[in-house]
Amino acid sequence: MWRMSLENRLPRSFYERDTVQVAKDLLGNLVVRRMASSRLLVGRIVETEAYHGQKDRASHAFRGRTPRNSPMFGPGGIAYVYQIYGMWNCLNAVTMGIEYPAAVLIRAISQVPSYPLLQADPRAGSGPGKLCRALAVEKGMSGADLVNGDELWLAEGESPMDRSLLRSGPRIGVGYAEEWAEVPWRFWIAGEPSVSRIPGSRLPGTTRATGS
DNA sequence: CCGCCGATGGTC
DNA sequence: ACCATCGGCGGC
Repeated sequence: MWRMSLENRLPRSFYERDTVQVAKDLLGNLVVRRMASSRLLVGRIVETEAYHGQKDRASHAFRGRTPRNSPMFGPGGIAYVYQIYGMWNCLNAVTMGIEYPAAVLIRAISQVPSYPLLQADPRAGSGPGKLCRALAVEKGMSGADLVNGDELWLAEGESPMDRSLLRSGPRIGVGYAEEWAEVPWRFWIAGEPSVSRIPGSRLPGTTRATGS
């Protein structure tokens, strides 16, 4: 008999695969944050984006390795956390193997009963900046190991998600990336309220992504 | 409801 | 100078 355990961690082999596949497969799984007080904050992943390889113009790794993006060149299964616009952190899970720069941005989480987020607001977690605030994900966690760490990890969600609810579309906020701005590397679960709303379109050019 | 704009600071 | 963002505010 299977029961949900927040210690049922995603293994290294989960991350060391094609980033687009990992981005799809992360949907429905859990982000777990253990505070110094031992309090657990948990969110269910409902939206992701893939950033894959040195040729991806939208990726922070496009211009090569820098101090900030160096975790993207590390092994799969570590965190890459960066600050943007002076006030928000964004959480990524690094994918692929060492020296191959790639990661999945976690863009939205939904709340999990009995593990409340730091904000009571039902829209906490609706966006990459807000979910880091709601889970107290700090820049200092960049590079931390999600497979063996004790502050932040990803765990298997309860029951496999319904693949017919998987959707895909272009990534958000990467208009500078020329042809890479259009690849449908954003993935989400249809009907989840905390998924990003796209500026400028009512029912955008989204497609049903092909299942795993 | 939609779109614009300013906040705010690290990174290159 | 440029952002893998967000919320408030003003126009329709």
